[in-house]
Amino acid sequence: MVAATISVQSAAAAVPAQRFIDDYLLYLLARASHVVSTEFHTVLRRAGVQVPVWRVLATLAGSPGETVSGLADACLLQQPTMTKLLDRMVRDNLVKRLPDPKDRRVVRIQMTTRGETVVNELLASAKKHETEVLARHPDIDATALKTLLRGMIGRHRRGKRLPG
Amino acid sequence: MVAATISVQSAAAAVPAQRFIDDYLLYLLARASHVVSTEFHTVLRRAGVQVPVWRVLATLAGSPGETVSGLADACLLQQPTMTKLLDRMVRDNLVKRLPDPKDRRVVRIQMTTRGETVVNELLASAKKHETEVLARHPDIDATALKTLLRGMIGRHRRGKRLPG
DNA sequence: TGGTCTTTTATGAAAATGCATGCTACTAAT
DNA sequence: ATTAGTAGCATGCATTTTCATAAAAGACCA
Repeated sequence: MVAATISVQSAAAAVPAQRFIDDYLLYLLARASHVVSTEFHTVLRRAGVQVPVWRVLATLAGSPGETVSGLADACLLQQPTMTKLLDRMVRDNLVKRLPDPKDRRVVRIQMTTRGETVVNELLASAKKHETEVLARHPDIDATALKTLLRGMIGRHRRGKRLPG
Repeated sequence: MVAATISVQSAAAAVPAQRFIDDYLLYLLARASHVVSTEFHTVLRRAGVQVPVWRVLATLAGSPGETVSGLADACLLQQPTMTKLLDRMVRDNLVKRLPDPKDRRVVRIQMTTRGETVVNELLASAKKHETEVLARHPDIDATALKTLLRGMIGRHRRGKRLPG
C-alpha cells in the first residue's frame, strides 16, 4: 500500500518520513510475533506458567524424549539457559531427566504426569487463541502464511550452530 | 532429534506426525523472526553493539526525541528495562536525556554524534541484509508480506498508543 | 592403545530483566 | 485551591540470562 512504490526524487516530500523500522522486515516480524504472543502470555500468566516453560512443554508435547540441546534449539534459547530452565522444571515436577542408553553424554527430557496435564490444558487454549487470531484477519490465508514462514525458517538452517 | 517418527497407524504415514509447534502460527512467527534476526546479530556482534542497543538506535534514527516509554514500546521492552538500557547508553555516550519543555515528567532521548555515527553504519548493513534475505526468497512479495505484518500489528493495538 | 578433536551438558560469576513500588508532575473535579 | 486520580520515569530486589569455560563421553586415527 502507498509509499515505497512512489519513485524517489520529488516524491520524498509527499511521503512523510517514516521511521526506518516501520518498513524493516526484521522489525515487522519481531513486532508481529511479539504482539500476538503477548496476547497468549495473558493466558499463561493466569495459569501460572512462565513463557519459556510453556515453550518447553509445547515442544515436548509433539516430540517426547528431546535432548537438552534439541530443546534449546526448538525454544530459541541457548543451551545453558535451557539447562537451568530444566533445573526449575524438574524442581516443579513438570519434567524429568533420563539418561540416553546409547550415549551417556545425552540427557533426554520427559514430561511428568503433571507436565502432561498442564500442557494439555494449554495446548487447548493455544489452539483456541490461534483460531481467534486468524478470525481477526480474514484476509490472511493461514496455510499460505505458515508455508511462507516455514520457508523462511528452513532456508536459513545452515547448520544449527553459531554462524562464524 | 531421533526417532519418534515411527508411525502409529498407517494413516500417520500419509500425514507425518508433526510437532504441535511446527504448525502453530505463534511459533512459526517467533522462529522466523528469530532466525532472520540472528543472522543480523552476527553483524552487531562484530560491531560490538548489543541487540537492544541497536533497536533503540534504529528507532531513534527515524524519530528523534522519543520518550522513554515510547522507546520501550517500539523496542518491545518494558519501561524499567528501557530506563536501565538508556542508563548504559548514556554511559557509553550513544544517547543523552533531555527534559521536555512542555511536560517535566517526560524525558526525551536524543542520539549523540557518536550514536549517529554508529547507527548510520548499522542502518546500511541492515538494509543490505534485508535485501539479501529477500533475495533468498524470490517467492516472497516483500511489500505484501510487510503489509500483512503491519496488519497483524495494527489490529492488535488495543493498548494505549498513539491513535495513529 | 593412546592421543586428539568433537559433542553434549553443566557451572559460576557478571549482566540484564521483571515486577512491584516510589516519586514527581500533570489533569480533572469540586 | 484541595483532593483525587493518572501518566511518566526511576529504583530495589529477586530472578533469569549470558558468556566463558569445565567436565565427561564419544569419534577418529595413527
